[in-house]
Amino acid sequence: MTNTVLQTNAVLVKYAVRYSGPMNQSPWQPISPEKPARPVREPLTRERIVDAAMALLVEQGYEAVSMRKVAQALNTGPASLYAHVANKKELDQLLVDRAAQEMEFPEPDPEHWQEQLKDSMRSMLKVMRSYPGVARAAIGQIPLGERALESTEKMLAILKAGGVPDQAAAWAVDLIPLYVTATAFEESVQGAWAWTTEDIEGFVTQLRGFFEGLPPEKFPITIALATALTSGSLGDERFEFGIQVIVAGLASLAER
Amino acid sequence: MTNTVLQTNAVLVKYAVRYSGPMNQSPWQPISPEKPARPVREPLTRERIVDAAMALLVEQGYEAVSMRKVAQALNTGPASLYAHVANKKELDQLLVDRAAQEMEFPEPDPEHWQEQLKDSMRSMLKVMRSYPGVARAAIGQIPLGERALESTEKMLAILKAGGVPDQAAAWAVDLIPLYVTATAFEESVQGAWAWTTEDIEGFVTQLRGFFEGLPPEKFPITIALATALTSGSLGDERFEFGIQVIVAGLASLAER
DNA sequence: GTTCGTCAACGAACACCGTTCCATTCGAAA
DNA sequence: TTTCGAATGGAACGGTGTTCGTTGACGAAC
Repeated sequence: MTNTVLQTNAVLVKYAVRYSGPMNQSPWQPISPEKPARPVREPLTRERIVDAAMALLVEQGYEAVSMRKVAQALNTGPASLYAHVANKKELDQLLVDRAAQEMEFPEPDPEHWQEQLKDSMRSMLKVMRSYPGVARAAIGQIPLGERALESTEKMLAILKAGGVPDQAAAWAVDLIPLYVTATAFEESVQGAWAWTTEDIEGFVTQLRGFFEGLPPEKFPITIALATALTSGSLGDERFEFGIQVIVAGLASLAER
Repeated sequence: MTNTVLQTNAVLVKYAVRYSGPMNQSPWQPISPEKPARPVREPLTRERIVDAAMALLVEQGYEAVSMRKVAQALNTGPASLYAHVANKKELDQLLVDRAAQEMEFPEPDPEHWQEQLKDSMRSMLKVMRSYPGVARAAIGQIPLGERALESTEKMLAILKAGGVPDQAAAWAVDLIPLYVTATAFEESVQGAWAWTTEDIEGFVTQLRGFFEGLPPEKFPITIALATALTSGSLGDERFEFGIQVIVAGLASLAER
């Protein structure tokens, strides 16, 4: 307030630095009077931040989603994000919730609750695959976003329709996302989301070779099952097995 | 080779910097000829590195296990570790394998294979809990360390004794560690391993309150099951439910 | 006994990360 | 038109994993 001159100087210096070209001239040269013609860009919103983060997630995986890179994608600095998002963890939750929005859950039908549950899990995996890295953000966090809660509600409805006891149903809606998320995470780890079919086949072949080359006296069963251990990595067989086991296990607890 | 003088100068500067006291004297002062009397300490080994990392893991959780801190604990710099360990990820794998060493798997008994499988999973969780953070290191990596492979071999033996078909057994030894690791990871996230009983109770109470306060027209079942949804977080009930479901599911596939 | 080559050790630096401080700027209410 | 609170974003803080290049101890060769 009192030191207008100093403030003005500070501004001048700022502009000088901003406009110093590659020749690195003295900052005390006359400053171009043109203001930077401030780009009238739309204001930052939580929505736009999640959009940018999601784009980054899809294109480059979870590791690339940093506050800095999101800010950069929005032509701003990292500090600006904190006015709309509490921290990185909250941003992760928002990403998860946006993905949850796209998951589909059938209306409960007591006759077909097991297949409905499987379809739900397939839909969850499908969405998580289409946003590689979202599993990494989801793992180890209780899903409390609105969309995620709706998913919970719908799965509970299916389980109750199937006669699964309340307590079992409650724990099941913990177990089910845990399994799907862990599966998706396993796939997304180390950029596996960008692998081609050939990459996977090569990896599987190499892994099988590793198993088969183990010392036979110590690992007889592992060697014998080398093919079985490495199969099903390509398609969904492995995942289908998991949901089969879980749904059958839940069915054994159902009251009818 | 050709510029001996320059090299010597570089050395002098280095020493000058090294020995410049808090007064920050000129670097061109005469250099103390005393050598630092290099402490004759035992050489760095992979073993010692894993020891130090494990200690850090137990005392302060996974987040504290950084190359810097491990190096510091060994009175050296981070670069020294890279002569013995390829990178952080490999160190993580070594930690996982050391933990796997302590897991116990019963000798296969066809009569009690289901309970044996459950005991195996309980042992896995117990070990992962005693090394908080090891789950974080284990998740999303195929366990190829020697000890981890032995665990796989033993679980395969139990499953085969129970009459589980080969392919199912092979996938089961993927599913089982996935579930146990994910459970342990959920617990270890955000330092939950250091929570007191009161902390957990407080958190559960708060979470239940959150569920109960949801809009009743949108989340009727979630509200009705608020208590069930938040129970079992204290002891092992939740985990026991999971292994019950999985083992029952596997049993439904067994051939006898 | 002296020189030389090798290689583990490690200080310093690089390029990142999440987060915070605070000067500046802007838009809407007064 | 003035004022004032909210939004903005540059700079910095204290971390992270990793790499580079110098150092110095030690064993082998002369």
